[in-house]
Amino acid sequence: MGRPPCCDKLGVKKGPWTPEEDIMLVSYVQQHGPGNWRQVPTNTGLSRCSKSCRLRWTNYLRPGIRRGDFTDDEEKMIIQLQALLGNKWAAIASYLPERTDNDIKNYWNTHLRKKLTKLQMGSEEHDLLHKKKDRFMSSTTSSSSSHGISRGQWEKRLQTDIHLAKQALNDALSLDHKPIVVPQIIKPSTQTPVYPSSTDNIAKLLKGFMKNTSNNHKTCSNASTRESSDEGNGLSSESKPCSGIDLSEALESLFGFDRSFGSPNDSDFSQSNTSPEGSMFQGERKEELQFMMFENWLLNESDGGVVNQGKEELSNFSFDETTDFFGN
DNA sequence: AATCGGACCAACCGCACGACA
DNA sequence: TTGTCGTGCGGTTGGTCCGAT
Repeated sequence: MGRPPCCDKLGVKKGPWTPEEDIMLVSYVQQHGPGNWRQVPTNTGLSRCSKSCRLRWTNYLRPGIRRGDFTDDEEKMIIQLQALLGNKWAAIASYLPERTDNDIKNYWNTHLRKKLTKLQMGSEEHDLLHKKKDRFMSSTTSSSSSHGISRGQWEKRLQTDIHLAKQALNDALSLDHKPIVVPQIIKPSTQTPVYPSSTDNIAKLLKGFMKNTSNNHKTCSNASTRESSDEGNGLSSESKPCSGIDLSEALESLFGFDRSFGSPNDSDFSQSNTSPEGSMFQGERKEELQFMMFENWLLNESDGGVVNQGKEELSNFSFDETTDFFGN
């Protein structure tokens, strides 16, 4: 047996992705859709392992990904779900369609685990206090009851725990009536794919690319990573062409603005904005208009995207239906 | 200003599994 | 039935950032 490596180890680039590589990958996925990752390195010319390409796409470039700080609601959900499901990050991520499993996993490992440990320490101290008190009480009354719990009691406690967990999850899911995708109903990974990159991701990608190409004779390292996670919505007024490369050229080469969005053959894009505005770009406001159009296109996509579809379906979903899921 | 150590996170690694020939 | 391929998943690593000293 022994599977061959997904690609030759020799000549495969590792480490952080450059904006150029991101753009190559995004434009390829836009044309062909995600999948058949083995062909991606050869077809794109990327010196990357197919697996690396897939990971980069799913964890970073994929549309609909939200990056940055987790909200309190998300945090609560993760905690509850982790308590219920364990380290099933993919399962947990399916409840938070805007987050990747990797993100959730990292957030858990870096923030929540510590937080919970602290809390647990606090409650353990509290318990310890109670136990000391109980021990004192039992020593003064009976001697048999302090040795653990009987099987019946354990089962009863387990049932209570399950009930509490269910209740907790229910609470978490109904936080602010925020609709949540339930995996039994919605499988984000199997949604009809749409391949415009997310507003944030591509904008930042381009931004990073512009910045880097402007200093491309200095260094071009991790521009797309940290920067992107710390900034808000990417398409800011900062996104102006840098010296050395014309933004419109980049957009045109990436998305074919002057032709229209997507080729006629590309059904994934046929639903996108194919307005004739593309040909209206003229003169000094061309770039600005392109950006606006680009932004609208992306926003429109995300409006009808996976997340909202999930929300809509979930709004028709009663949490009581999950009783089987929990084995009741 | 330099150094150090912890925090953070993108990316990698290896295993598992389903689909398919 | 078996082997291969494509992909998903969870754990881990390594690079970068940033605050403390």
